[in-house]
Amino acid sequence: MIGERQDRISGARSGARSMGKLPAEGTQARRFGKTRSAQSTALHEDYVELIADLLEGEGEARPTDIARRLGVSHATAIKAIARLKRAGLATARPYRGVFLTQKGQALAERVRLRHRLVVDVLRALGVSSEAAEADAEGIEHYVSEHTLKAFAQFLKSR
Amino acid sequence: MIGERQDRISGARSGARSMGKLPAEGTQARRFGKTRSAQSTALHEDYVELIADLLEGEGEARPTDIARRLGVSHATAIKAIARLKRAGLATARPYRGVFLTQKGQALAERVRLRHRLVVDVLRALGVSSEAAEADAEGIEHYVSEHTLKAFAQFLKSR
DNA sequence: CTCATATTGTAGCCAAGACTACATTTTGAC
DNA sequence: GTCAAAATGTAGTCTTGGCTACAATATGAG
Repeated sequence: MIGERQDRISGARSGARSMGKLPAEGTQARRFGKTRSAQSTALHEDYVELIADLLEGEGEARPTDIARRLGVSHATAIKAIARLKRAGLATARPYRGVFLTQKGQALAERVRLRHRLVVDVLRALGVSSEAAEADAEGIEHYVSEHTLKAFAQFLKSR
Repeated sequence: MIGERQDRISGARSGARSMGKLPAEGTQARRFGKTRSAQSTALHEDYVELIADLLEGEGEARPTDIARRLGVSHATAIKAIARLKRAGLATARPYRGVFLTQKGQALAERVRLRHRLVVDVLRALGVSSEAAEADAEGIEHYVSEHTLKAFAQFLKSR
């Protein structure tokens, strides 16, 4: 039973993700799809979070340190930083370190709160601090506002 | 205050991810890193999960249906299926649909259980079913075994 | 049995993320 | 003030995951 009916939809669904072209996201793509585009955001969030950490803790955020903390080569970090600049999240002058724009700082703040919330919830559920920290790093990028609110509520009332 | 001292560490950290070259993962790369390599796994899991769903519900899993459900072009789906084959998770004969290998079925089963567990926990925390389903799709790929156990425990004892 | 239509498949292009290798700047010791 | 070492930056290559456009194969009507 392979070839029988079909209900076109084909055409409709075109360009998405990358730049410009939005997903359209009106079809049957039930879940998924959102996750897709979120992927690229996750990296931005990781970098911004780390840069904020470094700026606060060390007073500066240098590509080499960023690379080391993220476990990637410095070249990779530098390219990522370039993307952050393009996204208007950070500024960086050659050999002068990386800084966050207002937008970047705002994102860092949001990410930080979210991270803490996720970790706290995991711990409240009985997950060890180490595992909570580790898992949160991956999970946090996919927690919606709605769920975040529920988390806060849960922590408050127990 | 950017240029002053420094405490090298540079070299050490090299090749990683793709194929072969393992991360080494011994340095300061605290969290992150794991998340990286997991990324590519997530897609495999999504496809396998969906293929299992289709096989069970429709009796067949055709590239076109897979593409539609995932909200991607059929070409993208076909390429992904090729990767699944390479990974030994699925088989597919031209114009004959896609099937899961034993390995693929095992993965599908694990993914399914995990998905359910994550959704149940989210709901238990007060997240609406819709949001729980949606968020779980992204979250589930980053929940470790340890955390999964904690989730099961939490659900049982409450 | 033919042929239009739908489904599959292939090819070519793109951006993101990573890497290695090599080039350029800075810094800090002399 | 020089100069080696460290930090930065640049170039080139790879894989993944997407897309569009075009080619090939099946199917189902008629």
